[in-house]
Amino acid sequence: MKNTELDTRQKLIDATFEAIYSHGYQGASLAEILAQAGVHKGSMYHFFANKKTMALTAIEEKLSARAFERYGRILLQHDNYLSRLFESWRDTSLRDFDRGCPLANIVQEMSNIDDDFNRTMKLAYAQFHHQIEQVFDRAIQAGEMKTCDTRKLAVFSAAVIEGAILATKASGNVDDYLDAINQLIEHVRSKAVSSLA
Amino acid sequence: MKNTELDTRQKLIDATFEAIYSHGYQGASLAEILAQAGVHKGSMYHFFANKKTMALTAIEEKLSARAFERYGRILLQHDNYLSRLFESWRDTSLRDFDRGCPLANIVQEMSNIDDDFNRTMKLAYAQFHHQIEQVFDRAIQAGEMKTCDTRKLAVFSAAVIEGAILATKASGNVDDYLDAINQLIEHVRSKAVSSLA
DNA sequence: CACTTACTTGACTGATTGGTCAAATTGTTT
DNA sequence: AAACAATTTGACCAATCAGTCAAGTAAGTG
Repeated sequence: MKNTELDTRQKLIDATFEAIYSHGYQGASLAEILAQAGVHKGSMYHFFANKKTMALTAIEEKLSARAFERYGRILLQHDNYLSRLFESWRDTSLRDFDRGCPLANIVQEMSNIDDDFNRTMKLAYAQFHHQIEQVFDRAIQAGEMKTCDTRKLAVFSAAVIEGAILATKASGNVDDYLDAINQLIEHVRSKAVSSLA
Repeated sequence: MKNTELDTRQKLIDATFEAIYSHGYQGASLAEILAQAGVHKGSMYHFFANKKTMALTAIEEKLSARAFERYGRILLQHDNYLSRLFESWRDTSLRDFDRGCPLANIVQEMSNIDDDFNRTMKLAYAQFHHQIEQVFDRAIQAGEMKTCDTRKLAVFSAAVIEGAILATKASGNVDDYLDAINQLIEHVRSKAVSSLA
């Protein structure tokens, strides 16, 4: 029955991502994931070859969905790219500062440990700042900012965001995040000066 | 014999930090640490109560030593604070981009998992950007930059640095680090305008 | 030399790890 | 209803995990 198949697989994907987000890949035990998903071990090994491929699948699917929620939506609009971007950055309700950024967490933990993780996270991170770059490009097209090296600005923006989340994860003070983000926005605005306010 | 004591303890501290830096705390096995240090298990439990306290001790000692190497030395000088700071940031020879920043790694992995790690890393991260803040304060005293909110600027700087290291850890491209650092330096320089060049 | 403290050795434990597998069950097709 | 494939079940495995411990050796002190 197709329905059951998708249910079980999806439960595993969800539980796997949650477990990795909470405890890291190495700290995420199969037993915990299976209990959380309500799925038996043998059943899991029917859908996935091993823990690693299940984890990589979960990471790819979940991260691309999250990236779309945050940046893909902006690219579907037709105006106010910069202000929408800033608003998204400033929105702390979308963030879980205790657990941090899942993308950063997994890069930190796994990129230097396993080649397959390295490839996956390299791609995910590139997509992350590439989406920011695209928003900048559209903002330039729309006359919201003047021409500049949008790739470098996107790499910088991505770095500040990840670093700002880390700062708050370390300190427990959300103001550290907001302070850094506001300075980033100020920096990007200084690049935008010429046309619109 | 005191000499042996310090040797064994120091070997354990060194091996523990290296293992954690390479594989994370959860991925660092006691067996590997002991083999690397050339110390037997019972001997280790003579010096430390358990894996966790040994890890926390190693992290505290090693991180504060590293912080001094990078920023404490600048505070011992009496001029060119800003340029020394920028030089330190730009110096990629002191960095291991494969493994990333040990401070960031451990914060990411452990801050939301264990309260003792949380406390330790909170302190370590606070000391990190506090040292940058001190350099800014001294730069202001020395007339190298005009008065500003040095705490916010330090939090921002720390965020960019951690984010920049992460960017290169993800991409494998050192230019991502340098691009972000150069934009940070540019940002700090824009705050410094008024007196010296 | 005797006594005590500091340290080392290596075997051991119980729990947990990811992974395997044959048998049972369910759903689909003819 | 018979046959076939998809899925689930739960018992099982070897390896590894952090941690324990009693016995041994070495060193410092009176």
